[in-house]
Amino acid sequence: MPEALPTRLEPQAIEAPLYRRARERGTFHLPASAVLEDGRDPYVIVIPPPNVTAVLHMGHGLNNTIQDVLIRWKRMQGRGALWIPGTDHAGIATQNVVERLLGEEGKTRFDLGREAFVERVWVFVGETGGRILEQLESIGASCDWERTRFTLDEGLSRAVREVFVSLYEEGLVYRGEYIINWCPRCLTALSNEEVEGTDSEGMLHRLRYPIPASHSEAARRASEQGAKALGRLTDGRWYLTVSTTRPETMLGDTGVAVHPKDSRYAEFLGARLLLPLTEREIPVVGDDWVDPEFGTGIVKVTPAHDPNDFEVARRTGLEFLNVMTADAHMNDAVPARFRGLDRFEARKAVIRALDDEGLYGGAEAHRHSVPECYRCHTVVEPRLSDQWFVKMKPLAEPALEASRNGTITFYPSHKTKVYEDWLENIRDWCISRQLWWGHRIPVWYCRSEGCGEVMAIRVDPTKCVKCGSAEIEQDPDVLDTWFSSWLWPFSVLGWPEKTDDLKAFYPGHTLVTAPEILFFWVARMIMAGYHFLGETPFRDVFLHGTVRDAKGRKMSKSLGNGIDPIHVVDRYGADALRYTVLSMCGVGTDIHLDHEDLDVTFAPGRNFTNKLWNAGRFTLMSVGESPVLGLDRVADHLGTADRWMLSRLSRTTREVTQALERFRLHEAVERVHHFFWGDFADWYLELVKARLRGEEGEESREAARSVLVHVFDGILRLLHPMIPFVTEHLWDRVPWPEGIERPASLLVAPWPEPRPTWEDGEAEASMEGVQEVVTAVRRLRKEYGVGEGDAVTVVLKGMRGERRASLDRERRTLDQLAKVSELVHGNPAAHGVGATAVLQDGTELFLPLEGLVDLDRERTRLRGEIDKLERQLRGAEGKLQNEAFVAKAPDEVVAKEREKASSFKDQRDRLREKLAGLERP
RNA sequence: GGGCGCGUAGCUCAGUUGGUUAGAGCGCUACGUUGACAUCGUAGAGGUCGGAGGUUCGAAUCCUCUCGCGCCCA
Repeated sequence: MPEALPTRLEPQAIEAPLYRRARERGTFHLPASAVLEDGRDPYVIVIPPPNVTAVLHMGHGLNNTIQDVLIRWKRMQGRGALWIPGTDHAGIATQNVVERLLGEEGKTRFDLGREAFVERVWVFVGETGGRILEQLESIGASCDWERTRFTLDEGLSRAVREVFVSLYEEGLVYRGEYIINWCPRCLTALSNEEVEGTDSEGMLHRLRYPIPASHSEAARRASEQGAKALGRLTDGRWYLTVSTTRPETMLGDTGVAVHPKDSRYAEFLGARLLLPLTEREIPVVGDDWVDPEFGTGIVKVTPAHDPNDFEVARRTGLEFLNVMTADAHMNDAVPARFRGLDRFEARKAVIRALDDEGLYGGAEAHRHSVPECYRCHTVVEPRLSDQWFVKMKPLAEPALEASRNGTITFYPSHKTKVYEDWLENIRDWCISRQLWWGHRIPVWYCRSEGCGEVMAIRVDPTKCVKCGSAEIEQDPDVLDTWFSSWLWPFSVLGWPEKTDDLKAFYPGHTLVTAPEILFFWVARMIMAGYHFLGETPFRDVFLHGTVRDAKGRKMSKSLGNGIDPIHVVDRYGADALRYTVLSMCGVGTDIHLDHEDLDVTFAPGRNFTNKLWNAGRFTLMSVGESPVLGLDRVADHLGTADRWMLSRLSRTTREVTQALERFRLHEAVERVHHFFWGDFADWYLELVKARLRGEEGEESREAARSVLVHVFDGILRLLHPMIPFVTEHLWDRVPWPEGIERPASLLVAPWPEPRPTWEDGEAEASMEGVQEVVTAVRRLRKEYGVGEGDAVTVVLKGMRGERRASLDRERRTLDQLAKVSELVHGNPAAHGVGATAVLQDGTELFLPLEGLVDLDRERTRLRGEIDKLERQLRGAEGKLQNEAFVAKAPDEVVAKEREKASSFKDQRDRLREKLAGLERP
């Protein structure tokens, strides 16, 4: 052994150098030629590009660990595994950050002007952007760093522009004046997806609009018919009641609507009301949208400040009156006393003013959803505004079909419905943002008198294409960041150029992301993939859970309940971090991590990696440096334990591979864990110790060395995708059997295949028999406090046949693992006082323990055992006495139940007998 | 209001198409420092699978209702 391994794993010492080595060797890089010329079968993942201003958090830790597991696994399977990293420019978020920095200098972006501001953002991004990608290296992400992309790169910007212009040419991008979601703080439009509804306790206010004298009689009749919306003011006038959660918008009302077939209000259709607080008259209109059953059946209509009212107004011809400024203050269209008031101030003022005139009908508590900006959580204001949109329906169709016909599979599968529902009810996408940081909309307007040409164009124009005027002006707005992200799976490959990369690596295979961005990103990528390349960008979509704290709260900066992955890596290593999150990564479940006790939180990973380390140390030390024989050369000398180990390895390999194929990562982890720790470390290593010391002959020693090396190699390969560092460090030191070519590194070592010829039911049964006896002996030894070093005799009564023979062959094993110095088949009665256990097959296992056994205690213990067996026996017999069960259940199930019943009965009878013996005076 | 998911050991979760003596990790108890590992070993305690009905020979698993949590969409 060149260097002694320390008894404790020191991840800090091994991880960074191994990562650097892999990068230097170019293991993570894959050129297009590997596919196009060498014929490698590609496997491609594009990273969900983190925000350029972001730092690594546990959500990224989880997301990228999963991707890395898949990539490393496929790489070992021989696929052309490519994982493309990059970042996105995050328009609003990044602009917000830089504006905040400017604010600290007492400046606004308007002080700098557009160009200087954007330059300032670039400087900021140059300093901090991409830091998160460097952080990803510390958790072992095996991305192809030569392909790192940024959504504002030249090539990707060209893709954005191409897409905008071609959709415009197809009529799928259009501009128009509609109600959009407006963030009064960010001062930009938002898409529907960028608005979060937050449930809150609000008030539903009742406002009274006086009815003109001409309709008093109609009001009276309606009131007598039970129309509760109508009432009389103290001065005798009739009024009608409308309800709203936003009273300030009444200043922008241009009408009142009822259902046209609502007989209560039929006579009011066409009437004109004087809108309180203003000098304006507004009409009563009829529209189907109004639900006569809801509330009073009369609604106020504010076309410029509510999406439904907007539609009503379009149908009924009501006017549009905008009463707010961009930052949500009341504008000049409202009476002077409200002008300049913030919307929430205006709300109070309007209520007060109405109340003064007796026109406020009170309010009631009302739970409703208040829309908030997903970036800054300011209440979003619906606003009538000129914006650019994408017509989504035609794009959605192939994306919907891809899910329905199974081209795309979602994990967990129930997300399929969420995806399809969204596409079925798709709404147009508002893509313009009133920001400076992002892809500028490639549209120029001709300002020349009487021309008005609108040019969406691939190359910057210098004059109007229609009239030739140089008085042209580019649209000031930029595009939604997602308008570049949705192209990510092919823009990173050079599209719209027809590149080799595109030919080699599109379409990709798996997308791993959080369910929160299913609509934002995943669905739109699929649409773009179909529309621009005619193919889905990936086949499998794995939506993992959210990382939460111990109380189930989302981790967030503001709550201070986050865990810094870098800190975790520093303390416990990337492997421990990865193992821990993977072991909790059930499909469709969130991950709970306690930020207040990292030692406990990451104990599973830390313990496991250290265990592997030590098992590796032992294996390496025991095997030593002399040449190891290939398995085929020791085939004749394999013992039961060897054959059992190889059998278990084969089965485990199959199970792990199947689990990975189904994205059941926690299951894959659990399987290897169980095999490595429960079978290999707990049993096999103990079993081979004596053999490795040569105590059972040279041939046995060589067989053990071969099996040890082979199985440990298998374990390292199975674990490598999950815990890449410790496995590689150990693998580098594993001696290699002569005549067998050693792979260049564990990273590219072939993924293990199940070996059916190794699967050996006989060896497994035999080992289980040994394990049962060992455990039973250990239990009795503990029970009666036999000293750890003290040998015992074991008397077995009633064991025969193959079981007896195979156990007899393993006498040495019993001695090694349970200090059994003598194994006797015979009658316990001849061995004096002792303790008894019964094996599953009814064999009585007796430990003569003269002087140690307390007979009272033994009797109590036996009674307990008997009770337990009685219960089990009753259960089994109950089934068997049920004729329907015997008649209808499959034969094998019945047979099994019979076996169980007889086993329980045997065991019970033995113990009863024993107890009776002890109770005799 | 519509849709989805979850409720299994003290905690976090497994449990595939209904048939297991219902599992794992952490925590807990007892014992243990004989050269892989105390970030460990050995043994153990701990669950009538949220509740009520139903289907079935058989239900943690399927159906209905119900209670409690969470998420998404309006």
